[in-house]
Amino acid sequence: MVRSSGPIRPKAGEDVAGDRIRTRRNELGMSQQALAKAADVSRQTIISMEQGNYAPSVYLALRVGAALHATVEDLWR
Amino acid sequence: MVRSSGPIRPKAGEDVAGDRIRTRRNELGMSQQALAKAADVSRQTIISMEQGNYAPSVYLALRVGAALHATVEDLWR
DNA sequence: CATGGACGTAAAAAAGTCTTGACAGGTAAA
DNA sequence: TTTACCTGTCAAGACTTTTTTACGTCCATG
Repeated sequence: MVRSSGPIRPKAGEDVAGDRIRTRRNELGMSQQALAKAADVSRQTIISMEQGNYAPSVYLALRVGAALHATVEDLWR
Repeated sequence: MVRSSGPIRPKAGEDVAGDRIRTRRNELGMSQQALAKAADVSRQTIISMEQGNYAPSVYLALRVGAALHATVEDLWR
C-alpha cells in the first residue's frame, strides 16, 4: 500500500470545509470575487476551495480564515 | 510582477513556523520520527517543515498541530 | 570497537496547488 | 434589450508537496 504522493488531503467524504467557507462568506455578504481580493488570491482558487476536493496550503488557509474572521480550526475542522 | 504559481507561501524571512514546530516537539521530548508517526506522514516531511521554506497543506498542518497539542494559528501564526 | 538512535542530504516519481484567460448561463436593474 | 454582477467550466503552465530509498554523520552506550 503506497500512499503515492501529493499534498495531504481529507479522506473522501470528510471534506466539508468548502461548505463552511461558502456559508461563512454568504453570512458576511461577500462575493467570491470580494473574498478572493481580501485573501489576495484568484477567484478560481476560491471556487475550487468551496467546491471541496482541494487542499490549500496553510498560508492560504490562514488568509481565508482571516478574511472570514474565523480560525483555520473553525473552517477546516 | 506576476505571481507565477504554486502553493501560497510566506514572504521570505517571515517563515518561522519551522522553529516553533521544532521547539514544541523538543518540549514534548519527541523525535522527528515520533512526530512523523503521530501525524502519519514521512520523516522527510517533518524535516522539511522544520527547516522552513515549506508550505504544508492545511490538513497536514492540522495533524501536526494536533500531535503537538497546539493550534495551526499558534504554530504558523 | 560496534551497534543503534537521531538528524541531515539527495534525487526521482507521482500528484497537487494556484494563476491567467477565455467563455457561458442566470439574474436584476436601467 | 442592454448592462452588469455572480457563479461556473475548461485548459495550459509554472512551481510545490509528499513519499520512498539510500547514504553519511554524530553521539551515547554496550
